[in-house]
Amino acid sequence: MAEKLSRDYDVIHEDVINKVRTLMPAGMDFSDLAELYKMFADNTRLKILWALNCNEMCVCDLAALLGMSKSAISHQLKPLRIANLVKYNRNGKVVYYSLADDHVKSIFDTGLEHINE
Amino acid sequence: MAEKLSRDYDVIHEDVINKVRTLMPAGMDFSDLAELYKMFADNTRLKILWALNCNEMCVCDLAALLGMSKSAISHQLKPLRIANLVKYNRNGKVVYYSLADDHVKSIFDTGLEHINE
DNA sequence: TCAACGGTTGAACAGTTGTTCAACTATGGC
DNA sequence: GCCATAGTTGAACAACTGTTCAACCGTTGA
Repeated sequence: MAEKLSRDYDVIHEDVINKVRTLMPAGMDFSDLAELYKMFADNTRLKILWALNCNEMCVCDLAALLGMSKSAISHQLKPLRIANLVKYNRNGKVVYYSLADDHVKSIFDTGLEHINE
Repeated sequence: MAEKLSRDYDVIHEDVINKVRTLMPAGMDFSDLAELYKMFADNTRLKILWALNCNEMCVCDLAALLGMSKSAISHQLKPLRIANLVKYNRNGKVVYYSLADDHVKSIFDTGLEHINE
């Protein structure tokens, strides 16, 4: 029997809750996954990722392509680096960015599938 | 030749920019895709989606499972409904939520693949 | 008809996010 | 060394987001 706490609800289907609880990954924390999807949750970052999927590019090129400042692009590249979605490679004064692996493409495609019903 | 505007950068690799531009989808707008990924970019919504992937659930059950108020859950279910990720079904006083299709599972899995390197 | 309960809603609030601006570092050419 | 250029960074700001709270709607059962 569910104990009454100071909540604004009662448990209706305790069996369902118990079943789902056993199916939840340990700790039931999706923060890392949420962080990953945050990277795809912004129009600018999506454009950057799409562009890098087409070709390795430097910050200037990305800025020109997207019509934004180098600063804005650089600020967005930082979390993408931290999330291990892009890698970079300095050559003289120019820093070339590219996708870290092909997960980006898969995530893109899976999302587009939903959009296009 | 690229015209000089009042920008803080010069185009370095015009050929690359042109190539990428031709590979960009028409209008180069990823807003819809960004909106979709926003739904996965929050820990609470991820838990809700995961739970619904395990079993159809009502708002009370979700609130109990996640230790949150019905209001908070309901507020998160709304955008999920709009994004066509969940559907609902009223039975008397109880509203049962379930996943709208199996794209959610695919998107989940693709994300987890990246997390687990 | 009325109370009880499941669920939704809107306003309010704090916390977060994306862009801008100015200052900064780093590399290369003179 | 000095300057120009590629890129990064931190502070500031407005815009947005998630939760809470209180009020509300819808259905059921007495």
